[in-house]
Amino acid sequence: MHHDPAGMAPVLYSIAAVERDTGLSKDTLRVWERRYGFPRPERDAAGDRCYPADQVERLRTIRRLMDAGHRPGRIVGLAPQELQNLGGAESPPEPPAMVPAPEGVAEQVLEGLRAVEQHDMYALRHMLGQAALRMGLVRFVTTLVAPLTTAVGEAWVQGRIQVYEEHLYTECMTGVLRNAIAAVPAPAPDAAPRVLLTTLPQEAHGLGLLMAQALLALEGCHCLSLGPQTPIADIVRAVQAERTDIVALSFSSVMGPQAVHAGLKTLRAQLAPKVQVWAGGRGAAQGVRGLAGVRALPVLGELHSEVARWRAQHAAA
Amino acid sequence: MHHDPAGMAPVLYSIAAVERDTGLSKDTLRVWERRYGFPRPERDAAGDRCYPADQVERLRTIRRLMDAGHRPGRIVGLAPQELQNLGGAESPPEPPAMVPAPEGVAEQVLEGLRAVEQHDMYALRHMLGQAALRMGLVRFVTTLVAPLTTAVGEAWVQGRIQVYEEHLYTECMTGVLRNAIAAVPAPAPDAAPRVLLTTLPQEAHGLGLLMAQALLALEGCHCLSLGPQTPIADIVRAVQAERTDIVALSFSSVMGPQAVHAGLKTLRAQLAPKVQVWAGGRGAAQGVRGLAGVRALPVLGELHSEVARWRAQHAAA
DNA sequence: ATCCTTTTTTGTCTAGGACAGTGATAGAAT
DNA sequence: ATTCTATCACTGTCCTAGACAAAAAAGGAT
Repeated sequence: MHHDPAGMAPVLYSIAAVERDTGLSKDTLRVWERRYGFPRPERDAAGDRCYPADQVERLRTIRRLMDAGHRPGRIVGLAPQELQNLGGAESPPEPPAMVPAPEGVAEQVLEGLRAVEQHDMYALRHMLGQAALRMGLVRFVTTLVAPLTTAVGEAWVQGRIQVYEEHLYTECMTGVLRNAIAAVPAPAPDAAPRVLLTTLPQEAHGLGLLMAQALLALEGCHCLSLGPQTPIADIVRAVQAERTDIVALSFSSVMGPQAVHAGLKTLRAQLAPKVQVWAGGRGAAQGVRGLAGVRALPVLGELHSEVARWRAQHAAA
Repeated sequence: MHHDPAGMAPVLYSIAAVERDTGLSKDTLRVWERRYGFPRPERDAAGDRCYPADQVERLRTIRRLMDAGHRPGRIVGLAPQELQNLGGAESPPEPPAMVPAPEGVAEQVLEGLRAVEQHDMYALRHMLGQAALRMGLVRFVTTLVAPLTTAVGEAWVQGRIQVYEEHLYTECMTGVLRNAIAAVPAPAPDAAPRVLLTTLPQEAHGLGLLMAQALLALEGCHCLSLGPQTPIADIVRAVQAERTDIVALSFSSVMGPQAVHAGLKTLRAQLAPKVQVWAGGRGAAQGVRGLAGVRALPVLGELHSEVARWRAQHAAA
């Protein structure tokens, strides 16, 4: 497979390419080089940094470990092998407050995870389709899809699955969820509340959005999804134009807490007070701390009661 | 709407926030300020740039006009009103080589565009559903979806529709296409060719991918979509693991020709020669010029003959 | 253990300078 | 007039090296 006949020029990456592929900013890359002595890129004729593929690979590993809670100062200088050892070993810092899985759902999560690890998307799709029918959409989403997505994310952090396998999973699940959503009967034209779903520009992950949309649609809400990555100013415009009652945002753990906080604060400041802002996903709880007027919904199951609460509050009208 | 009682602190954006919301890099923002005197942000206590909302808005307008072909030096210094005038006026530089629309399809494109402009997604969805049934999937995709998507993109460039309206359109069309794809019967397990679909990390637009997938699925190909934005190294891994015959990539016009060229070159170099690389979308034709081993498919309709050609070549085995 | 204070760690920001690739423009040749 | 080509302006990205604030860790007191 490694068709790299000796003498072939090794693939080199510009600093911009490395930024894209690792998610580490150019500034960070330069400052690490200065402080920790890694990465140590070559230079081209113009004096620009050129990163060999293996250093990029190592950077991605480091990035993974950081997402798992490690700190840069301790791991950036480490040799590849030491990084390897660190990988599976320690640091599941938070056994997520998982929804109590009713029956043998935990096994199905494992089964799904196994299918992903063997990139057997047919099996996965089949299993999901069956489960959705048997469990009903609400329980399917809350007790199977959400934990499975979390599990896949963790498996990636631990290096047990490849990026492309996660992409395959996302793609497969997206199809299943969209199918399910399409099957939910359309709400009455004047249904309330009117909910706008999207993510901030830095958050590309869209599965959380679809899960929320499925549940909200089942609650009879008027769902309006913008898909992922809408600039804040445009969220505001959409809310005004569509007379939305609630803005629901999804945050995975890749978006840092401070970025979440800053984004939510800016958004909150530009919306009319009567418009509610709901933040869901792993990254949400940390980010909303100390933010008035934003409700954190770390668990999907709370959507039900939250919608009920909204309706109770607005029943007068 | 403008609930900004006098005396309330105006919303200010950090340079990172402006980068997010405008797509202009920090470097570019600083260099414009130095060279053209705009933007002219305030400074906070630490000396960091603080952009008022109106300057951010003006930057986004400038960004739009640049995508329409204007050059920064000529428009960055202009007053907001002058920018306004420039908007609708000139510069449709390229009437795209559109697929000859058979009957009254052009009217349907206009109808769809009108629905988007009025953000009437129910009407759009309804119209699309009808059209898909009546025209058949192949003609639906090639003569309606593709031109409509192009038209929506152009309307955005001209400032005739908001970003959030484009998001709504994308979301709606994604649903329709995914539905259609789900309805295509699954191919035989050993169907050939095996096609992997994705976009490079810089290309977030995923509609082109879905269009291609719909057509390829109809051709009986074995489709494997990774969704958008897969790092090159992971594309390579996926191809090897799945024994893929063809990699199909989609490029919108937002990705510059040089970026397309560089990305394709890197990818091509890492794949076995027998694996074909197909590049589709508006941005593709320019990018593949002078690149051996990459086939440009600027028009979706060519997919059919291209698959036939592949099968003819590989009929021996 | 819990809470408060100090110290490290870490990412982002700043300032100008340099440069290469693209596009415009002017002059020459057809 | 048109086409070709050489020159020049334009423009985005990268460079260095220093400063600083927010977050995390460590130390100390209750």
